[in-house]
Amino acid sequence: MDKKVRVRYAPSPTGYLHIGGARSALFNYLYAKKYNGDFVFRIEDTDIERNIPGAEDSQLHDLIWLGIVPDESQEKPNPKYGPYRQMEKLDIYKMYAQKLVDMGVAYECYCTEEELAEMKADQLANGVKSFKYNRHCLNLTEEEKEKYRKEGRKPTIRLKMMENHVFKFHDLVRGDVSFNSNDIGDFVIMKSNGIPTYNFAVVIDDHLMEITHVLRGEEHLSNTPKQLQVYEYFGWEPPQFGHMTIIVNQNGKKLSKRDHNILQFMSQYRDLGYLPEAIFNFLFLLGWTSESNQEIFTKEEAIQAFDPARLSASPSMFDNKRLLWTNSYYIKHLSDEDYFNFILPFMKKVEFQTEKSDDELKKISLIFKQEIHTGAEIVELLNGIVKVKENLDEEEKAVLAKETSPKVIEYFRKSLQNLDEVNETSVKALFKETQNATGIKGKDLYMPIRIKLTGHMHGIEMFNIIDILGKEETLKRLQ
RNA sequence: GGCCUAUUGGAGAAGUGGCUUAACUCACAUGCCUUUCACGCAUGCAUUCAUGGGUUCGAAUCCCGUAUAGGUCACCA
Repeated sequence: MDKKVRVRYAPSPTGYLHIGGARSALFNYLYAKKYNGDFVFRIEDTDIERNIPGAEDSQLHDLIWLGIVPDESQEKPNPKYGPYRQMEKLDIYKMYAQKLVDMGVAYECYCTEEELAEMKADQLANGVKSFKYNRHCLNLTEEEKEKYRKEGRKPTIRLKMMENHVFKFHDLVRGDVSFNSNDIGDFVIMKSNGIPTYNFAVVIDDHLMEITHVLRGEEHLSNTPKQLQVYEYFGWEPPQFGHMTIIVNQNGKKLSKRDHNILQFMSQYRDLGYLPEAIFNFLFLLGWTSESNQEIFTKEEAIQAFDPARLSASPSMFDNKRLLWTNSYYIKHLSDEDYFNFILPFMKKVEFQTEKSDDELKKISLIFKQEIHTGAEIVELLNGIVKVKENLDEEEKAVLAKETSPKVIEYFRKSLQNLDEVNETSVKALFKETQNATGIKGKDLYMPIRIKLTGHMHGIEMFNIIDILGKEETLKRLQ
C-alpha cells in the first residue's frame, strides 16, 4: 500500500502571510486534498532574532480565511507528529546531529565569522570560482579543540559532503535535476547557539512528520542537494520535491517587501474587500494553467484539476488587473444576500445625509454590484455621490453655463417638489415631462442635473442618485 | 565567477516533430446597447515562438553556441 500523502506549509514567523507564501501553501494544500492526504502547518522559528510575536497565529488564520485549512497545526496537533514549532524540538535535532558526528560525517567547527570572511576573500583573490568551506576544522585533535574552547569559542557543527557524488532527483515541476557534491561546501547544520539551521531542521522534521511531497519556491532548488546529503547519511527516503517558480512584478523582478505597487500581505487584501475565493482562484492560476482553459475554479474544481506537472517553470508575473478582474467576477456572482453581508462594512464608512435602514442600504448596494472590483471601491463611488465635487473642471462648468441649463434645472426642481414618491418610474416620467415642457432633450437635459447633483458627468443612473440622496437633499442641490 | 533554471503577443499562457495560416483568458481598440460611465454583446489585435547554427521531407516543439533574465553559493529561512 502506498504511503498516505502528507504535505506541509512551513513558514518562518518573521512576518504576516505573504502572497508568495499563500501561493505555495495553496499548491501544497491542493495536492494533499487531491490525493486524500494531510496538509500540515508547521512553524520554522529557528531564526530567533527575526521572529515576530503574533506572526504564527496570523499566518495560520489568514490561511484559513483563504479556505486553506490545515489538518494539523499548533492548534490542531497530532501527538504522533508534533510539536509543530521547531524551537520546541531542540533536543531532537541535537540528538540527530550527534549521531552524524558519531558516524564521522559531521564535525565541530571553531572558525569565527571573521576567519570565514577572510577565507572567502582569499579564495576569491586566488581566482577560486566558487566559495567553499576549506575544511580547516575537519581533523582537529582534542587538544586543538580544547584550546579553542578555552579561547571562549563555541563550535558549530558542519556536515561533511561526500566526494564527487551526484545527487539526482525527479522534480515534480522541472523533471530530472542533478547536482554534484563537489560544488557544495560543508555547511553548518547546528549553529553555535545550539539551534539547527534550516537545511538540517527541515530534513529531520519532514522525516519525522512523514512528509511525502514538498512543493516549495525555486529559491530552494539549490538547497535540495544539501538536504539530500542528510537523507543519504541517515538512510532515509527523501520526499518528492517540486520547485515552483517565483512571482515577479511588472518589471520582471522578484516580489520584494519594498514593492509598493503590489500589496504583499493577505490581510491587506482582506481589508480592501477582496474575496477569499477570488484570491484563491487568482493564486491558483499564478503559474499554473488548466488543460481545459478554464479560468474560474471553485475550490473543489481546483483540487480535482490540479497537477503539479502543469506548474510553469518560468517566472509568473503578478498582474494586478487580472486580480481585479477575478475579484469583480466573484463579486458579481455572489448571491444578493452574501453580497450585502460582504459590502455592508464598507458602506458603513460612508456618511450619508440621512440615516439609512439596512433595507435601504441593501437596495443601494445592489446598484453597484455589477460595477465594483473590490469592496473598498464602493466607498469611493458612494462618496462621489454623497459629497458634491467642489471644483468643477472647464467641461463641467461649460455644461452649466449653457443657456438651456437653468431652465432644465428649474423645471425639474419644481416638479420634483410636487412628486409624492421617488422611484424609477416616477423619476423617468419627470425627465420626460421636463423634456416636453422645455423642449430640451438628450445630453442637454440630463447633464446639467447630473452635474448639479454630484459634480460629475458620469456615474450611476439618475433615479438611483436621487434615491440615495433623498428628495430633500436633491432639492437642496438643485437650488 | 561556479552551479542550477527559464526565454511564445501589452500580461497570464496553450502547445511535448505534421490536425497551428500559434488555442483560451485578461488588457487594449472599435461598434452595438445607454442621458453619461460601468455592465453586457459583437468584432479586431503574434506571417511568428530571445538569437545564430544544426538534425529532419517537415521544428515553437530535438541538438549545440550566443544573449538576456532569475535562483543559489550565510551560524536566513
